[in-house]
Amino acid sequence: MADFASSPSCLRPASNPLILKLEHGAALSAADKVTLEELCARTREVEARQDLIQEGERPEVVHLVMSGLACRYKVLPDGKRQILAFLIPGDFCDLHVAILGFMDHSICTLSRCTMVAISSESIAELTLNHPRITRALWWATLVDEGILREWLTGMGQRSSEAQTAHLFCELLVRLQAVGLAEPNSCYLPLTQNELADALGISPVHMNRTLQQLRADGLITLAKGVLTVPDVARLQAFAHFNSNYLHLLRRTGQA
Amino acid sequence: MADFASSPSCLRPASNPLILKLEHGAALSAADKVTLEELCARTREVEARQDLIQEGERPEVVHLVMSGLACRYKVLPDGKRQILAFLIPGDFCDLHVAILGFMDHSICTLSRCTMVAISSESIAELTLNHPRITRALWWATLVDEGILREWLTGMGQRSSEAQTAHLFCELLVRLQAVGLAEPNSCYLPLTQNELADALGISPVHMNRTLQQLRADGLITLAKGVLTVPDVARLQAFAHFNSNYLHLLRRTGQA
DNA sequence: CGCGTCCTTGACACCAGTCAAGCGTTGTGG
DNA sequence: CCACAACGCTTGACTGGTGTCAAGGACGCG
Repeated sequence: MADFASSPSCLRPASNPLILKLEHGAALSAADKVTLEELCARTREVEARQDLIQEGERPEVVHLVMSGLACRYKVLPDGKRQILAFLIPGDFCDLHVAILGFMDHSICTLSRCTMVAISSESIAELTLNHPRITRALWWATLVDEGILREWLTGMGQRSSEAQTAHLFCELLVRLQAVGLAEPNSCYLPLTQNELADALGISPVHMNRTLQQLRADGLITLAKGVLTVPDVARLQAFAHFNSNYLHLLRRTGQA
Repeated sequence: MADFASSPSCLRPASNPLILKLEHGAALSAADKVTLEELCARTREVEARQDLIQEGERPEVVHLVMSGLACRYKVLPDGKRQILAFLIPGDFCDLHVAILGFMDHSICTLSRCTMVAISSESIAELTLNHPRITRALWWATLVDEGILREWLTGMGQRSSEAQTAHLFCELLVRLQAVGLAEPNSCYLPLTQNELADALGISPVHMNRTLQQLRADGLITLAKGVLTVPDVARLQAFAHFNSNYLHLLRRTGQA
């Protein structure tokens, strides 16, 4: 833990995760990369479990995750929470408010995060003068939509084991795409409660599902580290196919 | 049923549903509307239960629903189907393939449909020369994403009754937004099997859920017509809030 | 009239939620 | 240095919601 701040295993990227991510969606020029790099210059640290934006707000800036883990979520009147997405380094929190006006869900950090706030004017300038970047942002939005469709499919049709395995496959590939995962492990600081809220099952059932996956030798998850001894086997078990992530340059198998 | 072909109750709009829909997302000029109208000139009829596009394909044209009902869906290796979205008149089927390249899900008609095929070049021309239309298309894409988040929330956290009621509230508002629903009823040619595949429950349970809603006097659903005696009561029961549909000019309450 | 499709119903099993208790680890303060 | 609290993980017992199987009924269509 000596190099905590620089270790990829702690979701703190060595190079700019936004650029790494967008390069999976579009060809960027050297100038584009400089532009993006400048955009991410001013960072801010946020503690774990802090709300960044709440449902109904009209943020004037667009938030971007540079390190750490955050999530989208909704809370129902009865207090139940549904986690709608995990946001990893390189992910935008609220790019859509530029068009939609207000947030229809909330965002909070799950671990300590480094965030960048980008002004609406900067975004407007990008869309005017940087067509390749604009296209890459479009791509990122559409991939988010694809992930939502896959989550919906999992929640509706997969067993809790398969759904959980599928989520781990997805996170492993996404983290690898921004240089934040080893071939068969990644840092994943999620409580079983948070996982349960993402998968739409109870915490107790989440616990039992994880035990089943462990017993089958498919994963280990302890102290915030997910390890997958045999990635191909986990992917086969979950019927995972990374197509829906639409990565140009593939990082994982399947 | 004499005026079947022209009746709004059969999901056959009197005026252009695409324009009606997009006007909820952006201010369009008269010229914009002419442009959109011309885009929708050449229509094609498709029978019910026909696949329009299948997962993995790379369509060269973009499909748009002008009348009838279609859906997005995925099929798992074991044959289970998850319906990911209901497509009503004014909805695009595959606007995203222009950026993503291939479909990560399939589209099929649920009723007889009138479709428009728009060439990629036309879309490219729009994005170059018609900024207001481009912005409206962006808006439509982001609303689709918002709907997915709401469905995910319903599937994860709501009871089957509330989830079903919520879906009916949503469809009623969306159909009203394109002039295809009365204040408290709409044409909805869905089998219980299809509803079950959308909500992620078994057909038998879908049947019992509908009976419960009927017994509570919240809805009637028979012969392809959904009737909601008291819309406010159904919305209250489902905790429905139409914010996530991001309609500028509101059509329904709540 | 007969067939297919869809809706409905009952019986039954079981997966998954709830409640509740206990355990381990971490961090804090006396 | 130890006691204690807080938190997250684990476990058992029990209940109930939900899936499955199977049969029957209603309706439309050829």
